[in-house]
Amino acid sequence: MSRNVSASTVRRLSHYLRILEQFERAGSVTLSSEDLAEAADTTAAQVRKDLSQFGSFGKRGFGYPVPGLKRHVQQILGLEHAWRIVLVGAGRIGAALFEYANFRRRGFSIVAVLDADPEKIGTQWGDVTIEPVDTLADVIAREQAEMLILSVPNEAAQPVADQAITAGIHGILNFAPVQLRVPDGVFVQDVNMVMELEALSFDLSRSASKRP
Amino acid sequence: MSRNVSASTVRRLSHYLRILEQFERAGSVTLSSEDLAEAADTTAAQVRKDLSQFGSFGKRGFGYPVPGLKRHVQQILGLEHAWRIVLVGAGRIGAALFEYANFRRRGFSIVAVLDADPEKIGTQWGDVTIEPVDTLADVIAREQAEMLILSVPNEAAQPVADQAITAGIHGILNFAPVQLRVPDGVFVQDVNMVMELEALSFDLSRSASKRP
DNA sequence: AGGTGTGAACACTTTCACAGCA
DNA sequence: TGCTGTGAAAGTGTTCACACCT
Repeated sequence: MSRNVSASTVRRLSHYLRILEQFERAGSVTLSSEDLAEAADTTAAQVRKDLSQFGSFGKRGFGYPVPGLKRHVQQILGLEHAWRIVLVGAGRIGAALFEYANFRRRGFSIVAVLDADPEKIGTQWGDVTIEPVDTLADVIAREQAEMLILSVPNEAAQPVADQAITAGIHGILNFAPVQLRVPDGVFVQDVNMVMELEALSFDLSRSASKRP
Repeated sequence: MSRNVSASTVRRLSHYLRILEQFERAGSVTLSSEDLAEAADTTAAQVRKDLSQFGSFGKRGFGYPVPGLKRHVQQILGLEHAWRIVLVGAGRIGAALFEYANFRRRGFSIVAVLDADPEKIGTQWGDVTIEPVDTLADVIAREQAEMLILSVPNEAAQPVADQAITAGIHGILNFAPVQLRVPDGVFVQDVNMVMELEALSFDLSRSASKRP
């Protein structure tokens, strides 16, 4: 049970969890590292290495119990309780994220929405009302929020992040294509769709030049 | 000028490009690997290693010319021409992506939008009209599209991808949380926001248990 | 002098191969 | 017998340190 877990391992655990749920729905009671590997597009050795960092969940000769392993992975990822999230930026992307059913379904609840545009303040979105961004600290305290989703214009990203961190937020999902500066103990995940398209552009350009 | 370029290098190149544009706007003529590294939150050695894989763009003692390096990075990433993209799935996420100004601004044009819902067919979005998903092959041919953005329900992701690949698509930006199976020469970038939140959940859980 | 380009050292990740347990 | 758990080997990516050029 090691100290440092790599980002790739965490990504794969998340992937394993989705696959375990599929196997569970399909009625499987047990599965092997080989089964998991095939579904996750990796190798059996990789699956076993990943899991063995956190404990010994399988039985030699048998494989892993589906419901038991699922619970363990959830516990490893910290998914035993629902996370309370504040969303800042009620633009097009913010709206799509708010409606995104997979979040709530998987234990991520958006409990408040804030925006800088006075026109939007007071608008009702489902069961939340859009509040002014300058009440961020109060809202975080009131809702006991632990994470922040940032879908604001680039210039606003760092100042809003700073306020949220001061108010006690430790995790940020950042959609602004800027490099946020945060203190130790605060975690940022960037979602940068232009970067993804540029990676595709790179791959396509190279493969096109290799094959006439 | 090497054969295999790592995914991390490509991500960083994309990041460097954004920083070069900032320096250009600020009027800088030249910058050092140190400058780039600081802005990109990496090391000067990393920057030089990344760039040197593709050529020798700097002058010893001077640094790199901002406009020249920018052009080189664009060329490396295959960004000299605008990419033509078909978007399938006109739901909430599809709408947000269609409106996302950074795509067009950076040379990624969404030239057609398709959906399975008969209610949506014929709806005008900006300068495109939503077309039925079963005309995908025709639309790809007509528009000479090279990439696909997939924002469809999970069950539809693989079948739509298959049709697009048959019609000549080689790059897919996939928002469905499923593992797409694609042949060699086809590239997929996954955007999985639940996975990002689960990574934050993992980090927060561990850091919380380490500090009372 | 000053900063690039790069081989060599180091660190980290993945794969291999097999001992050991159900 | 069958499949896990894991050291050891191989492979990749990052950092160091310095020769070299402007």
